[in-house]
Amino acid sequence: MRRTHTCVDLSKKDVGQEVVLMGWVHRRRDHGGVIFIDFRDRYGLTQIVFNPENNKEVHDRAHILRNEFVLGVKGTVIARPDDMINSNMQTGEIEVMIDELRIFNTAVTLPFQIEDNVDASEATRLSNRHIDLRRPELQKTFIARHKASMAVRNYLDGQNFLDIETPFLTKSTPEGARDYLVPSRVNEGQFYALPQSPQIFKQLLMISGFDRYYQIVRCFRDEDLRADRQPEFTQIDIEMSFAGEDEIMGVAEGLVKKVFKDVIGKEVQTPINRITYKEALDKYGLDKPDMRFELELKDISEIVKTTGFKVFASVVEKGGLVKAINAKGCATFSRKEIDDLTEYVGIYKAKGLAWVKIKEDGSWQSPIAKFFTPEEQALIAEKTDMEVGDIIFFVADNPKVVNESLGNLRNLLAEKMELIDEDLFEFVWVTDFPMFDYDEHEKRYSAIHHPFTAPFEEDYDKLETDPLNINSRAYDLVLNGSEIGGGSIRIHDRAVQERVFAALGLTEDDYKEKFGFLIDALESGAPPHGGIAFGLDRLIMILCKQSSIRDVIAFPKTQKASCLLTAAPSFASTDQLDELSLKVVLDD
RNA sequence: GGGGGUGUAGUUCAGUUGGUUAGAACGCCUGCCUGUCACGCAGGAGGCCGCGAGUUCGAGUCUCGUCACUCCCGCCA
Repeated sequence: MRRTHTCVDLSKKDVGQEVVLMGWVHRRRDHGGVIFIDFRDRYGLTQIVFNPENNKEVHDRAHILRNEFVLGVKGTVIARPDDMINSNMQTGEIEVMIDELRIFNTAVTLPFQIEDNVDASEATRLSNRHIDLRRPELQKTFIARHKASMAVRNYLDGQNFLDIETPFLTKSTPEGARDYLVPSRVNEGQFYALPQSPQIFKQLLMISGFDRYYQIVRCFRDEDLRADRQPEFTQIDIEMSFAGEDEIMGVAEGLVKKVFKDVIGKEVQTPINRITYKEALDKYGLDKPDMRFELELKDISEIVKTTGFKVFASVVEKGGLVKAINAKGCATFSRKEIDDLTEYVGIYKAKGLAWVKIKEDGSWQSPIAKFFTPEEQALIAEKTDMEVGDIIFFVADNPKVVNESLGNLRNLLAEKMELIDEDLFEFVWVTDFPMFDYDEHEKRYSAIHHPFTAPFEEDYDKLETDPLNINSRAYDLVLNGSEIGGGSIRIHDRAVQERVFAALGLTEDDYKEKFGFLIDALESGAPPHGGIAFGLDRLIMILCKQSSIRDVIAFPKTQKASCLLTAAPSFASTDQLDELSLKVVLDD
């Protein structure tokens, strides 16, 4: 018996043909006499029929069929009478009358039904992922993922990029995320690290003269998980020589254009708008602004720095900010709703959430109204575009707290106010990131992007004197409020690289031990180069409108980084540990 | 490391003020049924109430601890 068609192929034009289908029993309807089965494979559903008048022996055997049995069936395609056409099914005009039945395998009762509207908990689904993955809805996601990968390869191949593999067993580096370590048996007591990204290797490939490199590659970071973060994830990794920001961003734009076109048939408008990091924070509070709606933040620090309202005035005096956001027409928010929003901004360390409702007569209803002079009220009203029926929220604190709390509040309000069109895909480039920030815990500067990112040339002098005021040649691509890609122009000059390491507080011995091979390579004839990496999982997640990255990874891990299907990780045997010269010491 | 949520039948859930034998739907099993497509009808099986202590005459319900899953903060160059 050999498969002739899939469960989506057959239609009226095939009536009369003898066909062989192979797949799973999706649902059965046994009438005692005639038996109907919705027969499923990767491609779709076809109704197959066992009729005693057609073939008694096969019909008798078909009584034992149950959900998820695996069958091969041979039969004749017949047209359904007009009143029995199922218009909900792609193959609803026909059915297959079965003459020959092969039962390849039976199936026990499954822990949950194979249906699109899942009602099993995620833990149950992950423990039975092979079954979960039978759901057509999930299969669609992985088909989309495949198409996206193909689009990436086709596009980059067309642009002369070479796919070159880089090692997974590599060197642990300081800076950045916690490494996954792999013990070396041959070198007792020594460890490899799994790559957080192929960053240094792709730079070395540029130095080798490969000019244009890409890879769809797994990366590993041992950090805590989130709805959009897994310990292993996939990057579309790209690097180009002799290219500046515009060329790299151009390639990136061509790439997303191709992916969106091929996978969901959407046209992405290019060039994609660019805003600076500073502008993003000013207007939206976050460095990954959701551009599907307006709802901009307004800085009223200048207006309130001399106000009688000490909470605002003293914050500005200490170098903080007071910013406002106008939720148009939301003066109807209840006390409870405002309390909930206050609690929400508390997550981001905001100590409070001041508010003003504009009453019908245009006056302020607000616990803080009495602190402001009419002139101040007028200036604030103008700045925030206050109108009757609006509610304006204020946060006063240091810039980080103000921006993070109001930026996230902005996203929450947009959702609550239903300002988000779920069919929109709004891209934006964020550029001119600061080079460093100050790590309070470690009492040193740390790189915002990574230590190989080039500063702007005019800022070189500040490396030793004023590192916090250097901007880097880094850029992030943001889609619907999610960072889906990021890259930079790299340092290709040994001296500059050493000055950046020094600014990060690394001693010469430190950076020579950890990055000596890179520094040496930089003086061996390194071309100017730069690149970008996309988070493929996140991109697919947004493309397929999924709320969790786990839904776009075939075998994902739980929040505690365990695999419920295989029960990894697990303890190693004493023999394994001995071979690796390892000893496990557990805390109490 | 911290905060929130969830955990009862195979699955999704209900379960009153602490009170007799813990329910429903779907699924499963048996029988009947020749045009269904969420087939129908009749009957049936199925429970470590996450786990462990405690309070109580009595705990699914209250207290404490613990585990798992999940969302978030920190963390993630």
